[in-house]
Amino acid sequence: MVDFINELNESQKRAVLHNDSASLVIAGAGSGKTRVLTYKIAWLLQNGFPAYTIMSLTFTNKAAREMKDRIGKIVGPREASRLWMGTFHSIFSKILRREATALGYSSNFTIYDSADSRSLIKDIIKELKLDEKIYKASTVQGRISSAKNSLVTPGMYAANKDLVESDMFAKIPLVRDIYKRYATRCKQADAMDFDDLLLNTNILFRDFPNVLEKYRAQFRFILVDEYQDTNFAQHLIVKQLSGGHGLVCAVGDDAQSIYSFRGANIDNILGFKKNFPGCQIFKLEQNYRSTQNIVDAANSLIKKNKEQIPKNVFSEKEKGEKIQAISAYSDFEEGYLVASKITDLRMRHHDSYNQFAILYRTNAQSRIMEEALRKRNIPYRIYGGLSFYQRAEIKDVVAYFRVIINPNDEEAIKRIINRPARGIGDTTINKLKECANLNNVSLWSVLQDPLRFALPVNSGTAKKLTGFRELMESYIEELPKSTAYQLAESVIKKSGLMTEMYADRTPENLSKQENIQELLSGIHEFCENKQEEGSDEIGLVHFLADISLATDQDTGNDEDQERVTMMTIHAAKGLEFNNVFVVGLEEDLFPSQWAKESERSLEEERRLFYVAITRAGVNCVLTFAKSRFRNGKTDMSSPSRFLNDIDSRFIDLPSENRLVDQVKERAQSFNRSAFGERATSFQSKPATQSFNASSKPVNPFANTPSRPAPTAAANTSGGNFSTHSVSEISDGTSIRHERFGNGTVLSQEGNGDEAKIKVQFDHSGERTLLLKYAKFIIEN
DNA sequence: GGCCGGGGCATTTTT
DNA sequence: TGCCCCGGCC
Repeated sequence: MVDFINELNESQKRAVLHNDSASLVIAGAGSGKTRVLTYKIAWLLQNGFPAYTIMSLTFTNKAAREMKDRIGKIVGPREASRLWMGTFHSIFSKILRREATALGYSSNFTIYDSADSRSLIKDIIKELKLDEKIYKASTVQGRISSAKNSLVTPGMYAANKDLVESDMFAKIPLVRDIYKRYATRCKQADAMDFDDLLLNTNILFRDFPNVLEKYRAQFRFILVDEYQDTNFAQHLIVKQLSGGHGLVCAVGDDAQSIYSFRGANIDNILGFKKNFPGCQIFKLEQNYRSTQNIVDAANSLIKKNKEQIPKNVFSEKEKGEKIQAISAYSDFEEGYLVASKITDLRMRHHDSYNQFAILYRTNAQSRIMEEALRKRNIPYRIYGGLSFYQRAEIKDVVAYFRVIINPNDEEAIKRIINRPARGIGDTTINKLKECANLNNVSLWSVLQDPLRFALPVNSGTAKKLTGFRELMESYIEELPKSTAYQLAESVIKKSGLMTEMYADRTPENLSKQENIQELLSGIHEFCENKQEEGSDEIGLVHFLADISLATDQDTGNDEDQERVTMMTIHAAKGLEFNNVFVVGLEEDLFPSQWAKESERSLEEERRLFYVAITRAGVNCVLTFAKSRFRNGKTDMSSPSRFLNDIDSRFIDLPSENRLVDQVKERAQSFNRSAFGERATSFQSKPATQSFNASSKPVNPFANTPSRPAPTAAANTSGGNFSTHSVSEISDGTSIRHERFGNGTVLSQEGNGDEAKIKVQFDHSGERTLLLKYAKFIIEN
């Protein structure tokens, strides 16, 4: 057993070892929170809590995966894989699939993503003949979402005076009707949206005490990370589930609560003690990440907020440099200054580009930074924007998958019924929808028997609809017989999507082909992984369940290339860099113009700034521009009030004099038009592959390093990865696996088709492979 | 039924 | 400015 306990400081140790009542661990920025969580789980595992009795809830899938890996290193990956670790949504979707029938869903229910729900809401607004300018789908979606997050069902919504009044006031009194209809339609489609996963879990636990009892008995210890960003629905789930024993460990930092705009409630952490009797509070206050100056600066900033849990975050690292605030004449110059500063700091400290981050409040700010870095040949990677699964061509294919698994999935049918074009246009689709609504059945039911539901279409259209139905039915028939990969291939080929994509070689089509190839190779990998692990869950159902919630922030592990990171501050939560640039510190941008309505939202902006600063280990640079091009016009802006919130002992603000000098000095050479021209000519050049993060396909699947598509691999890698028999291998044999890299065989078990080997990989941990499928090279 | 162009509109986002 | 959506036209 690893003596990991002694790697902890005193307060970390206390937090890890307290396990006989609820606890709240207030973890200051950079205080080793993940280490505490990891070791606590390892400790529990080694002290009488079997893995399947521990539930550990994280904020993102990526966080769950990383923590599982770390725990696997201590207790072994097999043990770690039995933990119930994941996001609220993924863990409870698993439970809901098991218990679906109790709630009137099937276990293969679809999960609607936010685009699906918005599109459905839009449909409903149209159906109700409401003015779409007044009833904006996104606004209505937001209201419904926050209702669900507060566990308000449609019935409760209509009966709630405050909500109804607030809707009246906002001149959208019929939200309650939309909500009601939305819920009915989701149910009919056998679909849950993201919020439903939490709402329905609560309903399940409320209405089926025996089910609640079952899970209470199973989960004897519950850990929740990032508690400051949980909403009411999540909080109540934790409370319900831990009702029997109260062994909950919540970890978080109220100073880093930045997601209230999507329902997170900071009161969950502020009032935690009240909700969990006997709760012990632990504070992790030593920051191991940043210099004293950065920690002090951040502390002085957050002190301006009223509501918070008192704590004293400190650093014992070197004193460090002051935070530097830089004034720029324009947003263009801001970019230039940041780029110069990066070059400059890199020369002085020999830091890798990976140790640099540019953080901004809004994604729109990334473009100008991008241009500036490109001019200086500084490699970068932009996070955010369209994720792999949001690309149209991927959504199309996935929509086919969804219909195959759940033909009642209305949103998916709407998406693919005429893609590729089969002559089924809006008119027909509207007739279909009307007919389905009239009869209270799904679109698919109407498609199956148009005559019975008296669908008013002519024979030509009827024929086209039948064609579509038969296509889908043929896939449904294939479903039980095929692996996800086989079926996916068949979908892409037989549906005509492929033909359409290869019709001509426009750049758009080429990129689509690339993405589809990437999807296919991801599915292939999914199947191979499962097979090698000896699992037979390789059907499309399993693949779809796997990806429905993996919307992916985890863009592959290609850390191989050094790049500057560019992302929003929200996306930077939990990360750290030696050098951090926070750009656009201007009134109405940061703090955002929307945040000024209430003290509460202004405090959240301040916490956001706190998160930004505390990402920095050594150097923190803040920039602001006097003029900025925004929403199609140039606006003058004044420096952010937040700059004055930092104690002047810890920050170098540009003096007015220097500011004037700067303006004079650079005004001619860096005025907008000069930059504008050069920027244009630059853009017309094709983007260099290595600098263009977004054009490089990344494998969004699985936890394994990405690799070329299977077809390509066969051609380029020489094809010498192959399967091997038991006789070729003994303990200690060195192998090189197609995906996991180099490793050593630890042991063997089983015979024939069941023969497996356990391998310790240098970079991929310990894995069990099924010899029948595993492809590798024997090295000695 | 599909394509093009003009008008309106611009946070943060993971699930 | 750039994207999205709708309406008009082919």
